[in-house]
Amino acid sequence: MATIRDVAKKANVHSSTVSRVFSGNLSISEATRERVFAAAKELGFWPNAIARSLSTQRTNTIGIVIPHIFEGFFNDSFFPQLMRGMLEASYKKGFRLIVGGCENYEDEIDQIKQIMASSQADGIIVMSSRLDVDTVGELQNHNTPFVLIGHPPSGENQGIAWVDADNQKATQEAVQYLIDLGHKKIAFVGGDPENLTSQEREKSFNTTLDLAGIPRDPNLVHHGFFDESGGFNSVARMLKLGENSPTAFYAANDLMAVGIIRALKKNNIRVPEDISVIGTNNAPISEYAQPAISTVDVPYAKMAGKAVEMLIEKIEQGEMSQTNFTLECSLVLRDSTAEFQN
Amino acid sequence: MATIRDVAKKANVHSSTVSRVFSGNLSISEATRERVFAAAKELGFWPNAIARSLSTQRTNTIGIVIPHIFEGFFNDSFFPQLMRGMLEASYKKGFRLIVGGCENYEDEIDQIKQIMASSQADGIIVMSSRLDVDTVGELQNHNTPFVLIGHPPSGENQGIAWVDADNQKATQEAVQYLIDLGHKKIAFVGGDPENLTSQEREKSFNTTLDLAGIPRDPNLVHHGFFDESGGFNSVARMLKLGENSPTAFYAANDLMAVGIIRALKKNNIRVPEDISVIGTNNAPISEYAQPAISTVDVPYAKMAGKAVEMLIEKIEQGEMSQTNFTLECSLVLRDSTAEFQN
DNA sequence: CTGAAAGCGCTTACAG
DNA sequence: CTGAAAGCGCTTACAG
Repeated sequence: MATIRDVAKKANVHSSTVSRVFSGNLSISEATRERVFAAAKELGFWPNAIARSLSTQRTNTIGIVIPHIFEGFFNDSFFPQLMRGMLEASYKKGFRLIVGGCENYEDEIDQIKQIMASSQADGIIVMSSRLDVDTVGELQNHNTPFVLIGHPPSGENQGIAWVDADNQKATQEAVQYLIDLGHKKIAFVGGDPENLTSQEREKSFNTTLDLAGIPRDPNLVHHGFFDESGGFNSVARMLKLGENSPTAFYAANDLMAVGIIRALKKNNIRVPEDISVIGTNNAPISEYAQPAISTVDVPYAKMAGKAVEMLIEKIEQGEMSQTNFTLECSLVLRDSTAEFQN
Repeated sequence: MATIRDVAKKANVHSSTVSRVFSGNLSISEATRERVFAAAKELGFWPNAIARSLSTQRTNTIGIVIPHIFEGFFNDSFFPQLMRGMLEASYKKGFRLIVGGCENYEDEIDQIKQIMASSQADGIIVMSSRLDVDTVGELQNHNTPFVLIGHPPSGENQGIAWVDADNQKATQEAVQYLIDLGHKKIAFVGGDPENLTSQEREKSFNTTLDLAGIPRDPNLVHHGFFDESGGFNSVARMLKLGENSPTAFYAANDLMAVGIIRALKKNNIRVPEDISVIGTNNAPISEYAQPAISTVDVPYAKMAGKAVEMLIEKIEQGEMSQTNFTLECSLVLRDSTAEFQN
């Protein structure tokens, strides 16, 4: 590849002049500029981004590490929409994404640190949903700014930047909706209990029951894998409860809701006539499932876009005008929920 | 951030020694190595990847530019699974992905060239499905190796590397399946007619009809947007055909199939009793739709993984042992197809 | 408006 | 096994 010096020689200027032309520096005479561009074109020259980065200490790149590589993670709307939001926002600002994989939670943190330490990105979006206070502290020891997507770890908020959905409110609305339909025995089907978002939702679930004066029943709480099997398995367990079995299910994602519905159908239980089911995420399948699933729309793309914008603000201005955002979810009512019939 | 020189000073060695330790160079005494690591740890040192890249002319990074940023593109299984395959394969080989967006086809090509010219990636995966021979030629003028995912442009194959699904065969099987069910009036609902994959499928569709001695009917060919509306609109048109209207639909993706089914239901036409529908991609919704949609499973993740492996082989060995691969699809039979009833 | 030079933080061929 | 030096391809403060 041609370098700045090759162009300089051909255009009869010093290499610093070529550099100035390509970095958009104004103090260049039109004549010189044209000569340089002509020479560059002839040689097929384009500035080497790596060399520029080394010199300017800026990569115009934002890092992320993908927490899971299994198929379902890319089929749920959660991750792809997050990705879309990040991509769109960074593209608009002239940034690119550098994305890495990982094998497990430990590795995820290692990879994040590595991207930070190796100066490959000007900032990082951290998607991990099970960060603890210590780990966040470690990340803060690096100079690389980062924004967390999801629930920040409890403990003192050490000035960590984050954007999250209002899971507390969303869960409350969903559960309250079931309560308003007359349901009292409501099952909570959550995912990984170490997942901070899951925890927040469960807490909100409990509080909503409390406020309605409905006693909590530990038998109606199930933690499973974030997919159809997770939902399916919860039903087997709950149906054994006899008269204490639930009349409504609240599921942590739509795939789990699909699993629940499937398991119920298998037991000749009708949805929503006999049992109501409400999901989370508003994934495409929730719309096409039979019955179409009532669910909570979580604005993942918007969250991710916001996180990127915050990060870029920090990178370019040195500071974020606001360090955290909570975005609203909305209840999407479809056909999987109905009034309780006794 | 600490540099190699800070570590050198603290460990009482020359910076080149520190460099050797961190690049895994063997000719370092155990004692020195330990001293260097200790000093590095104390200073929180990690090699600057940018500087290393400038020096070695290797970034251990693979570039891609995402052709579309609209929501549906991230909800279909096509793109997310492609992404998953690339991510998994590159992670395994110690590479990361650098991903950029674009606004339209022209911009897409520009962005690809820019990544190539600026040496930000050691190689690029090109996903564009409407590349022409000239554009490929331009890309080949750069030193950066690339692998095309999808159908290579027709014309002389100028040594371009690609991996594609066997769309010809997949379409043939799907259409032949409908023919075997007794259907003779089969509609082709394709996407963007400039999309090379679409073209290949349409060609195969026609050939299959020809071989079965079924006359082609141009009225039964529709090109629409790659989403529900695309499918939906095709039905409105085809139903006007009266006795020449189709008894079966072949759709270019599952979202279109869903749109077709929805439009048919709206017209009180039963699927599959009255009309059969077959989709493409085996997206999650195809499984959950009502009726569950018969479709063609295309191994996107595998294709993408293969492309990345080829690229890395080229980057590391200087050559690919094989420059193109065609992967098999498979017909997934579900409930949207049935025997033709007259 | 432009040139000459130092520097960004590494790697590596050359010596010893 | 280790050091000294040149080089990767840019940018930018300093002069003029």
